[in-house]
Amino acid sequence: MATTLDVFDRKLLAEVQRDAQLPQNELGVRGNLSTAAVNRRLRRLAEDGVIDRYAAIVSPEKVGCPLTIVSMVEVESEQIDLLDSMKRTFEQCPQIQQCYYVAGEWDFVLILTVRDMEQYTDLTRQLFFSNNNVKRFKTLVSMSRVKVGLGVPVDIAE
Amino acid sequence: MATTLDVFDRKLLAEVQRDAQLPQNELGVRGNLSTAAVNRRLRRLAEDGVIDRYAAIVSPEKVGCPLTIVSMVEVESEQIDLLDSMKRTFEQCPQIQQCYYVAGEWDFVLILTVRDMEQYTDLTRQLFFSNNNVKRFKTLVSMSRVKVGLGVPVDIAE
DNA sequence: TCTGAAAATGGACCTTT
DNA sequence: AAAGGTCCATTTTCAGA
Repeated sequence: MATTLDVFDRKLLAEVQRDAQLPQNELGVRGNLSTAAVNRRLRRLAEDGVIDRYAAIVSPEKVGCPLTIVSMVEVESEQIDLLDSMKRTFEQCPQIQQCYYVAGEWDFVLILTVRDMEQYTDLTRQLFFSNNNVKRFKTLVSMSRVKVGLGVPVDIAE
Repeated sequence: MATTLDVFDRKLLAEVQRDAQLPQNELGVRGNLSTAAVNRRLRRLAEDGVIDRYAAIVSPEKVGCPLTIVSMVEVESEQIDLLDSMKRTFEQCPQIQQCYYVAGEWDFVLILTVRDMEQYTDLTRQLFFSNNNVKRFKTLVSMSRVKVGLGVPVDIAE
């Protein structure tokens, strides 16, 4: 599962999570490796799935999605096929950035990015009100995106 | 605020959010642009802050952080300096991937990625129990990361 | 839009542990 | 064998005509 990562790998991962555009020679300087070694390691990390993918992170405000919303959903039944169908619906909705199936007071936590409240209202109709398996949901409107990322801690210090 | 984006920009953003490693000539083919045009547009999108940054997305499981947790926090006082201090604490905690300051039943929503429950317990001590301004918090443990990303919808269809 | 220079990537090959 | 380093070919980026 957790591949063995040495200090060099961890350093690389830390850098490249922050800025994937750093050229391999610069990564080499920072991590005390030759460019070729950096190249090999990055390739291996990608092959092993440690690096899942590279992505451009776009500013929601700049593309007309200034509103971030957290929704929590409780379902009526946890029957597998009903859950799967909900998961698929959530996955496919472009406004849903993230969906977690959770244990506790709620069943799903969703992070959405939308144009405005009207669009969110529309989405609640499509996703929640028109779905018989949604028992109730709660909406938390984000006033400030204090920290947003997918960075995973890689503990440079062994 | 929302820069004007034409169909070409939107197409580029859609592609590059999914895979930032596509070479510009390939992006050109997909978006019906010359390589040079792709190059200029990507540069402009980055300069304008539409593309915030490029990042490698690392698999939490593969680096020993298999547990995703959603925490919700209610504060005692919303005094500005107390809030700011909390925000800074949350920002600096490497296990906190995301922090939203929200309106509604709770004040903060946090997404954490941790090694195990023990580490989470430790963090609750540091972040919540030892902070006088935390009135209460709730923990939702993720059983499945159904959808995880920071992708913003860019509506190819104008 | 095309052309070409500069930069970055990634393979070949040899060396070290 | 496994991983590092140097060197070189190929690919990609990116600016000027």
